[in-house]
Order: sequence, then C-alpha cells, then structure tokens
Amino acid sequence: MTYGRPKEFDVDHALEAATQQFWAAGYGATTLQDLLKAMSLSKSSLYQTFGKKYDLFLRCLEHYQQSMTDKLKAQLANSMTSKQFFSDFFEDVISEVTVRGTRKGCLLVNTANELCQRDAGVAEAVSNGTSNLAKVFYQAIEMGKTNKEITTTLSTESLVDYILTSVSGLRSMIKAGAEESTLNPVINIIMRTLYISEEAYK
Amino acid sequence: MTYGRPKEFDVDHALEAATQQFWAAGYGATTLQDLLKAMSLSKSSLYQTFGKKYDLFLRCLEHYQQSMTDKLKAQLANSMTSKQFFSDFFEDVISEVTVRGTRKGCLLVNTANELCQRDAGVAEAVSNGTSNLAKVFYQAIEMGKTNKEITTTLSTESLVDYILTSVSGLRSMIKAGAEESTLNPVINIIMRTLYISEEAYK
DNA sequence: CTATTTATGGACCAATAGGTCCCAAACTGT
DNA sequence: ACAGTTTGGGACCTATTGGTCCATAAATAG
Repeated sequence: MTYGRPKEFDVDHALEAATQQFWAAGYGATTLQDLLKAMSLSKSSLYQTFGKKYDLFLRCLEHYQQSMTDKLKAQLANSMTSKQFFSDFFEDVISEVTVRGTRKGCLLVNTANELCQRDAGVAEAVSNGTSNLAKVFYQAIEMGKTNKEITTTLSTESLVDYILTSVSGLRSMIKAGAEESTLNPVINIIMRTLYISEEAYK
Repeated sequence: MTYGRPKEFDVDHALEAATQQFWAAGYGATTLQDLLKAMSLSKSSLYQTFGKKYDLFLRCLEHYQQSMTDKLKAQLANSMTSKQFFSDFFEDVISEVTVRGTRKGCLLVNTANELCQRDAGVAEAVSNGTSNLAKVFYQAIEMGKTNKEITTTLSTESLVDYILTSVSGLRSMIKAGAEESTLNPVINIIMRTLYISEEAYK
C-alpha cells in the first residue's frame, strides 16, 4: 500500500525546528541555509515535503498559533479564576526575559511587524491567529465577569483588544531589551485595570 | 578654501527620504536599489556621503528619533494639561490608520522588533531613542501630577513604562491591521487608567 | 588657465539568495 | 528477486545582494 523509501526525519519535529528558527530571526533574515541547519534536512527533502520557503513559513505560523492557543486553553481550563489565568499568563510572558537566550517575542506579533503590510497571505494568517488568541481571552474575561471578579461595564471585546495591545507592547519592550524590573510594574497596572471596580470611574 | 564640485542634492532631504524608506519597509527588506530610488542618488554619491547601508540606517534612526522627540516636546509645551497632551498624542497614533497608505508603525519599535537581538549598535540607538521619548513622557506625567490631574501613588517611571508599552502595543496592532473602531476603546482604557483617582484602588 | 579637489555615473565584483534537477539509495508489495 | 515508488545529497542555475573602483565632469583658488 505504502510504497517508497521512508522519510528519515520526523515532519512535526522538523516543523517545530523551522518555527523556532523563524521565531528567533524572522522571515526575511532566515535563509534557506539556516532552515536546513535548524531542521537537519537536505534541500531536496525540505522542498519536497514543505514546498518553498514561503509555504513553510505559513505552515509554521499555523503550527505556532495552534500550539500557543492549545496551551492557553489548557491553562484557562486549569485556572480557578480569570485573575489567576491572566496573572500566570503575564508571568509566562515575562519569563522570556529571565530565560537566557530568548527574547524572541511572539511570532505573530513579530510577523505582523515584519510582513503584514507587504503580504496578504501572511496578513491573513496573523489575523487568523490573533483572532484565535482573542477567543481564549474572551472566554477568560467572560469567566471573570460571571465570577464577579470583573465588574466593569466595558465590553468584553474592548477588554480583549486591550489585552492584545498590552501583550504586543510587552513583547516589543522585551525585544527592545526591557528588564523584569521595569516590566513588572507595567503588568501590575494592566492587571489592576482589568480588576478594578467600575465604581472607581464614576 | 572650499574646493571641489558641489553636491547636486540636499543631504537632509536625502536623509529624510532614506528614513521614510527604512520606516516603510524595515532594514532588511530595504535594498540599496530602494534607497537609491527613494533618495534619487547614484550609488557613489550615497556611499561617499553616508557610507554603507548600515551607517546610513543608524543616521536615519537618529534623525527619526530627533524629529519625533522635537515634535513631541513642542506639543507638550503647547498643551495646557497633560491629559490634553496624551489625548492628542494618541489621536496622532491612530491617525496612521485613517491616513491611507501608511501603517508604518514607529521606526524605533519596528527596529527593536527586527534587529535589537542581533545587532548591538542598533540596540543602543533604539535604547537611546526610547529613553529620549521616555523623558518627554516623564515631563508630561510630572506636569499632570503637579496639576493634580494625576493622583496615583504609582511612580512616574512606572507610568512612563506603561505608556511606552501601550504605544508599542498600539503600533503593533495597527501594523497587524486593527481598525480605528477597535483602537479607540483601547485608548480610552489606557487614558482612564492614567487619570483615575488613586482612591479607586483602595 | 592650471592645479586641486570633490561629485557623479556606471562598470564591475564576489557572495549569497531562493529554487530546480538529476541520479543513486532505500524501502514496499508481490 | 524485481518492479514500483519515494527520499535525499549535491551539482547547478539565475537573479540579486551589498559594496568597490575608476574615469569623467564640475567646481574653486591662485
């Protein structure tokens, strides 16, 4: 039934390696050579399995987005409160700084900054990924609202956009070299904005 | 005293054109050809006047930062209240969306995302630019505090970092394609976070 | 008018980019 | 064992990259 010589590599593993490479260096600054090295593949294998660089990149975007949102969904499911969820999430974002060698930011944010204005296909993938991420945040905020943790009259949509903006901003700050000690107070402000009583604004 | 054939172009004008080009496309995606076209220069003139692409880029970064902070300082000087200043500022940020053809983000933020992890020279220029921007924001917030517009006990430093983060985030959202209608509520949240009474948090 | 200095256009260059192709190697089903 | 089928290494290709060099043009000081 299945003919031919079997692949000598694991497709998922290779995809993950490519994602890491794109994540670390961006699309334009990642050369074919970089990819071949990171994925431990020959040129032919890469092209036969994944097509051209651009195609591979779109798959990586999808792969990244999928695993990120899956992870977040799981974390949300395990969180007793929305506050706990967001607090853990922001801690994760910050941990990038402390973990040596990273500061890669978020692949979606990076890609938005690098390519969205020039490539419609990429723009769509980013928009799609962002919207999936937004859905998780939406659920988290709704949970907070039904729990009476979040008492604002602001729409959930607005709060989601606020969080997306804040996370993008934090990731940029990290890439720009910001330290934990400057990031933590910022996160505190963001968190207390979410969980402040609506009364305060009257 | 002054020998030689005079330049046939205006250096400042050329620098501005180069800045626009880098701003629109980023460093890596801007080729020498793009620069020559944008600056209307011959290759020799470019190399003789500005050195290599990298050197030119650093000068553009400096040029951009200088004119941006100058403009903001002027706006701050003309603002009666800090609230007015920030409100106008955020409106400016958003106007990028409505003005057709832009969505270039902020050159410093873009550069931070593209190159800071790979090039120390660029990282320094970005850090320097950010710090100049931060100084303006610092003054604005101090003004707000002495005016009793801003009554929080949060440190001015933290608020400045919060604003830098928010602006970076907004710019990323814009590049990712966000519309005015989603950005405006976000800005409202940011603004009311700045101007909320400290009492609210007790 | 001449010597000196600088600016410019374009030829030129080596390195590298992404991408294709071919052929030997490796495996499966019968 | 052998036909059928796919993989994989690497030679190869063309376009483009950033960058240098040189001859010529254009100006000025004396």
